[in-house]
Amino acid sequence: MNSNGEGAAQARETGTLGKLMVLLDLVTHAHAPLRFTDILALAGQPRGTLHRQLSHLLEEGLLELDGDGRYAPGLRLLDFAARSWARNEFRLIAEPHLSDLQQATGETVHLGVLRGQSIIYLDKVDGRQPVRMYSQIGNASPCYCTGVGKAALSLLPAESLVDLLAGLSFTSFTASTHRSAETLLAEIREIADQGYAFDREEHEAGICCVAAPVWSQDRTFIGGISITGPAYRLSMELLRQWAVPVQLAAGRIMEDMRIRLGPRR
Amino acid sequence: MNSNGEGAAQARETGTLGKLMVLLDLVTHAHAPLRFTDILALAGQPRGTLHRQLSHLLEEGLLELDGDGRYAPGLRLLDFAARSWARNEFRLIAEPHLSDLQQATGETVHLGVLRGQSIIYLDKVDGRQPVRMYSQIGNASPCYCTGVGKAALSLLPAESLVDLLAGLSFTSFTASTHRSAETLLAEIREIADQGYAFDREEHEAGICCVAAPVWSQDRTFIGGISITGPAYRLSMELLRQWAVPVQLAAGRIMEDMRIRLGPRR
DNA sequence: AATTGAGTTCCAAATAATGGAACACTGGCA
DNA sequence: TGCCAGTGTTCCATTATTTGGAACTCAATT
Repeated sequence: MNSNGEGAAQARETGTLGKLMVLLDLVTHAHAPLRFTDILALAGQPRGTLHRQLSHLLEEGLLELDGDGRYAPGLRLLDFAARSWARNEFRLIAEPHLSDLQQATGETVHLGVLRGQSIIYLDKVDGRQPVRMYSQIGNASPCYCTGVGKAALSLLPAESLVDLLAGLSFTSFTASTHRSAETLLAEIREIADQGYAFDREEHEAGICCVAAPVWSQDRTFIGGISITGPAYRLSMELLRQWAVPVQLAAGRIMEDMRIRLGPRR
Repeated sequence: MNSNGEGAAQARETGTLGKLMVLLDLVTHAHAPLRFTDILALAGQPRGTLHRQLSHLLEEGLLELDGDGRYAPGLRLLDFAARSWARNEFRLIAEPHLSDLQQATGETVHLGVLRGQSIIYLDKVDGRQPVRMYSQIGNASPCYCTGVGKAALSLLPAESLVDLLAGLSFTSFTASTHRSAETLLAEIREIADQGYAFDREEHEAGICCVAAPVWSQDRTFIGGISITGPAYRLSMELLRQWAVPVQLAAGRIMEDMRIRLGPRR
């Protein structure tokens, strides 16, 4: 669902809303605030139309105009997100288990869910240093080069998996990033067997992790948890050792969800 | 020039988008996921219309359907917010100064900006305990009962202030919450003179703070920073002492903005 | 089998969005 | 100064989307 590789068929059936969301995507994905003309070029729409659309987004607080008349993401988005996050049941249930895992290992622990082709990080419990909050939470990362992503993919039924893989476009973030659906699929099969996944510096050089899949009974959530850290500290041997506690924590989260959400949703 | 500024109710001129945002507001403000019928009652719209609107929001990922067919805030909101937050210039500039202030006092430090009648918290640097992230960030609080809020109001030109106060409705969160525009206005005048504001358990019992106003040259941002903590630990005497460091930190933030954003935006 | 409640689909009428063009504002630059 | 190019804003007939009432499905209850 991210702006990643959806080149061709992007015909969303959401009418006016869809067009506005494309604009929101443009502005929030930009590396700096955009001027009207920049957006005009990117969006490829008539000036008058674009102007009114942007006005509406401004008036709703979804976008803001900075001092130089450039368009930046609006703070209302923060407000929405804060509430969306605070009440998220999956996150609330997982939280204590993430903390336990962090205590046991001393490293950073993540919780993420699969949304479209991306992993969205729902929570993070950081090791030592005074957390730079939001640093990861809410971020969307590709599913094919993150531990949580590959763990999540291993939960998908064969058909959905093939469909999803077919739509992927592989960006080579590091030397070890997967470059094709074939190698990825092979690894995902392995992950499905063993019940845990590694990220061997596939998304970011020097960062690796071990992850385990987590899902809700009704499959509303398909995601995972991971222990992440610098490669120099986290040897493959150590990661392999941690596969067990990560899987145990994942199991406890799912058990808690069964209790809290009722057995037969 | 749209001179219809006296909107008694919320007659937003944002067409289709405005109607959809009302729905998003309903769902994100609810304490639990809402069923279709709940929203139907709250929104007061024809069934067919509401159904299509919700479908569009679902398809865009702004809302999600939980296992029981109830509507919950969508995770796409998190994705938008994460980017909006990460690139926010005001926050980036203020960040080191917030940390400094936290180091100097050992208490929690907040950064907030005024948006409409609310303060939206942009950042937080917490004292000791491993931060519960997002806990405050993104939250919208009333301007009339928070230190940052009152500090921000003290920056407004008289006319805007009167307009804003006229539109406020006062909720008594604690015994010391302002109950009328008159007493509030008196305090704001005082704050404007002295350059700092207190919150004496006005929003939450047992929590108080001292805050100083911060603004950007072009007045795009009007906000403040605060030192917050439990009343038993933060005596009025201590808060008064901290008024100076808070004002100094605020000054440094504004100086950095001048440097970074250029002198005459 | 009949009833109720919840959610979904349909389509003519009402409404809002579209897009081309004209209009303003600004800051060079000859 | 006057001209020009680049930017952003406004207008309005045309076009497409949204609206809303009603009919329909589905499942659980009586």
